[in-house]
Amino acid sequence: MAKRAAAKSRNYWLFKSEPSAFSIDDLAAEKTKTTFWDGVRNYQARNMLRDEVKLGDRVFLYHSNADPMAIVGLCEVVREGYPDHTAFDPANKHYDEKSNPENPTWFMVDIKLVAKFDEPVTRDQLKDEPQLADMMLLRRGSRLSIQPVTLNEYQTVLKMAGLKANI
DNA sequence: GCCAACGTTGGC
DNA sequence: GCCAACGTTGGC
Repeated sequence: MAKRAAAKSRNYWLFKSEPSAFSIDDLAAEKTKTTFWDGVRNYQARNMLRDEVKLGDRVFLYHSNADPMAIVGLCEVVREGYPDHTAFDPANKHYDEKSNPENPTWFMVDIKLVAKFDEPVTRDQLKDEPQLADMMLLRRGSRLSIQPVTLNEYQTVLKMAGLKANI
């Protein structure tokens, strides 16, 4: 009688961006509240975008090199990994001659804004929260721009943002 | 502005 | 394959 079909497990991530390059307000201004997450040029991050970030996964948006540095909102993955075409365009800032459409090096996903936090959850707040002691974002020297987030970290941050933990 | 921590590059 | 030099990230 037990249901054997395991519920598809959703995964949780954190994407970093410098708001001067792309901010949550830029995303909110998009008509569809959707953007492709281009420009990731790190192999470890690439592997996650290509292989692990799945439709329906939740994504925190984090503003680095910002005032304040903070998690500023929540997004949902609406398209899974596909080639990052900005790598093919010599005029693009993220152009990479090693990548081409026949054999792409770099990948991206599409994310859609679910909620911009009324109040950003600042880095200082994150550091003060014992539940987040092991969070990758807070480890010194952690420069990965795509990071996995645990379920507990996800729920803790949502709570800090004043949102229900099951959104 | 400083600098630690990384990742990448290239000489050997 | 090693490793020094260099460039970048990103918090402080």
